[in-house]
Amino acid sequence: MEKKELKPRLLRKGLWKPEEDLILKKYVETHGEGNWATVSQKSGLMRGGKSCRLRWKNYLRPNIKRGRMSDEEKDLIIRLHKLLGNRWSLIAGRLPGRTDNEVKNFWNTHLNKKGSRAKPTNINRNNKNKLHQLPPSHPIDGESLANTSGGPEVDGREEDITFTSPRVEAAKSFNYGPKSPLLPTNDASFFYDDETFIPILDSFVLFGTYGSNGEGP
DNA sequence: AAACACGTCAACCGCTTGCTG
DNA sequence: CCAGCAAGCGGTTGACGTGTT
Repeated sequence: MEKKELKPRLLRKGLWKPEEDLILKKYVETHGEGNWATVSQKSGLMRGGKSCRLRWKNYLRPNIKRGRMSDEEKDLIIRLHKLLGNRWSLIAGRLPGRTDNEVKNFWNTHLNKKGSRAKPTNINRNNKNKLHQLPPSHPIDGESLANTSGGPEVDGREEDITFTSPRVEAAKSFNYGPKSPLLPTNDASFFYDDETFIPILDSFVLFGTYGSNGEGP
């Protein structure tokens, strides 16, 4: 598949330059998302389609929220990870403005080290100890769970976020948007019983993933 | 001030999934 | 039904920044 992109053309790798960002952004604005494989030809970018897609999705897309995770986001990630495991895209889909890559990185750097690892994966990196050896037992440290009530509302950052991703739209149409029990609400009583939710969420997630509005098979 | 260790995060890679002809 | 392709996903890598000695 994408092996085609590896054909011995002079595809650039590594960090994106601002001018490359600009080109990609303009390209997507005029042509829309999709057809990533042809982006390099059409835009003149010496980047693979995969690279372009990732760059757009993670950084150039509108409504991307950068910066530190709020306590609520952190808490939500912990909880969702407990329920969903390493399904970063699903988790990110419930954090408006956050990308799966960001959530994944955040988990691996900030949360993972605290002693949480729902599914111990092959973390035998022999060089640096980036992934920390963790007791597989309890994925969540009690401290984070304790402050579930949400506290003050994410300093108003949520308000200008618009849901534009197809997945989020699908989720919304499935009544799965900000009113979802998995997302904090305005009343500071955001709380649910994880265990109770697991079976529900499982089918929920499946449904949401495949879509209930014609998105699925 | 320099060298080293560690943490963070952007980007790549390989695999899987879904769509189309 | 099957093959080929595009897109998506999660794991991993490596560059860079920052802290420590």
